[in-house]
Amino acid sequence: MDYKQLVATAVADATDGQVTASDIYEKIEVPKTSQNGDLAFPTFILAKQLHAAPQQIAKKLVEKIDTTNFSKVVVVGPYLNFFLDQQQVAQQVLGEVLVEKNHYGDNEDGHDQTVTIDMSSPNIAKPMSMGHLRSTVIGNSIAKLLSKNGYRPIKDNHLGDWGTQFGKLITAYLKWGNEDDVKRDPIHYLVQYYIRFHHEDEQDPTLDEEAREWFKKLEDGDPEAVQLWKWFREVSLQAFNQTYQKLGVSFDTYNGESFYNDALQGVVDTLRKDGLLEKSQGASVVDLSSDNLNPALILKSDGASLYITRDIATAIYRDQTYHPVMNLYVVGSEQTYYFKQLKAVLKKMGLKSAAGLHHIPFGLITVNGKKLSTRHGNIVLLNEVLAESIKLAQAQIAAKNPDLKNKEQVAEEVGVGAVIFGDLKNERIDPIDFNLQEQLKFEGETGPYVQYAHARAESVLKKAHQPLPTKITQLTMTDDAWTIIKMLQNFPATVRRANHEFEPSMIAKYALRLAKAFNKYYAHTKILTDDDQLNDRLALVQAVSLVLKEALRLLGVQAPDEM
RNA sequence: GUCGCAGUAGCCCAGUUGGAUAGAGCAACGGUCUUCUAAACCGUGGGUCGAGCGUUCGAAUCGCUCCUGCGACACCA
Repeated sequence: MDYKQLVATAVADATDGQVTASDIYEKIEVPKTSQNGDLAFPTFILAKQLHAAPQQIAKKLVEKIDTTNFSKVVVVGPYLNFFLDQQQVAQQVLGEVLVEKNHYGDNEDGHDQTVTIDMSSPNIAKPMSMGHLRSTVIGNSIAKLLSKNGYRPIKDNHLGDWGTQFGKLITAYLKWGNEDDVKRDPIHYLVQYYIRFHHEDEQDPTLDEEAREWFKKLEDGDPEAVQLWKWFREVSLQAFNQTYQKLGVSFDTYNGESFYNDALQGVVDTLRKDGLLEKSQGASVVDLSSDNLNPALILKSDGASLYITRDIATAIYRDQTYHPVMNLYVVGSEQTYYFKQLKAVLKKMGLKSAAGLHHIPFGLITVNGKKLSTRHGNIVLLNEVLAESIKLAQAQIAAKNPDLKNKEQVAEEVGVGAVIFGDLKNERIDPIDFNLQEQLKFEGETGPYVQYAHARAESVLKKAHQPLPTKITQLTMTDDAWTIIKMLQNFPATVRRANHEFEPSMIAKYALRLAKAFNKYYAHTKILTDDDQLNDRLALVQAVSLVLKEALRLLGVQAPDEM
């Protein structure tokens, strides 16, 4: 039920058709305090048209308004404040949630159309940092939002598994490496070699020469080079998958950069054939002045391909394989300009899905205001942060709920949930200066806070020893309960908006507000009292539990029944 | 230098399409567990919404100028 529409129609009717309902609909707002009603219409916009002062208009309209759908309509200055029929709304909303359960808020906006998501994309032989966390959990949440909105997401982990750095890595491994070490802790040791390489090549320029040769061999299919590369890739992927498993994230494909090696020449040929490629300072570029952008560099002056060449091949592959309506890239905001160029080139090439290419940027992660860099050893390891968080969750459980079953599993769900939620609760674009203590908070506006509210709700439902209700009769309406009802009613709209804006933080904010409203209700209302209202209170609790769990699911966060 | 993003309480952030008295959390202080999990709840203090001008009946929100921070600006990804 669209209550805004109800108000808009009522107001439009009261103007005797002088104003259309759709004009009014857009201006209806939700008052900041519930004392001013559930929905309000400011009459300012009618002042010119009706040649009267807003206050006068409000007074006049309120006399003519049909109030059958509302409990009351009152005038406060220039505002028309509408109070909804609380029982009617409660019955409708709770009924809907309890019947639809975790499908409450689903819609068919996407019409089963496919959306590809370029996300996570760690580099082989390098550890996953907090930067990868961002791309991974934001992409994962967007995929879930897309599904809920009727799309078919394809999560593509565009691994950084090709490039000159593998020449360096092979060189370093052959010089200083040890097979057993790499087997024991692949990422750790491979990174050591890499860092050492960059340390020593400052003194010894022949190292770079050697690295270039090894990469050339790799490109030419030299068996030793290829075998090492494959091995690095495999052990790295195994290590990544352990982390992904912890995060509860999976992918539909892992088509890394190397996957497109064979397609690069075709990209260049096509660009040339279309007359898009031109020489500039020895390099081959696509002129983008018609898009008000700098030229896109496709081939270096030595003829080598660049990142964009690969990305064009990738976009074409996705276009032909999946026919996506949208092609999303969850990549840091520092690449915004680059993606404008990529999109412009693809448009010039006439790629169908180019119009649906969207860069979904997120803010840079820094530590003490400095950029992270594997090379300089300035890095926050994702695995370490997760481990710390889980450890803290274990300690909390030991202190607060020592008899809990599945302690280990719950600790992991809470610890990991805190990290994921902590990343998703703020707007994507906000830069984050990483602070471990800040990250490891379980109180206030955090993931565990929402999980805790859900666990409390589940605990009450369990102790009720009753079949779960599917509707209500006459819920005793307190301010706390009414706030919850309105919030539940809002969930489907929030799901739509979050998807439309590619903004998981809207779901996180919603979950926090609902959890807060529930905790308040829980503190003030005794739920398990055996009276004729018990069923209705349980219905409310059940609805809250369902929606909290669903909101957390959309963020990729678990909701344990006990914690 | 050019372009982009940002600036709201001591800290970290909300603030729908411009609307009524700018809100949470953390930190500080003070209350609430023999009763559904205190990872909670209730209360107190704390603001020239970076600065200025403009548009508007009305601006944290829109426009312009300036200040500050971060990022991107062809042979990295």
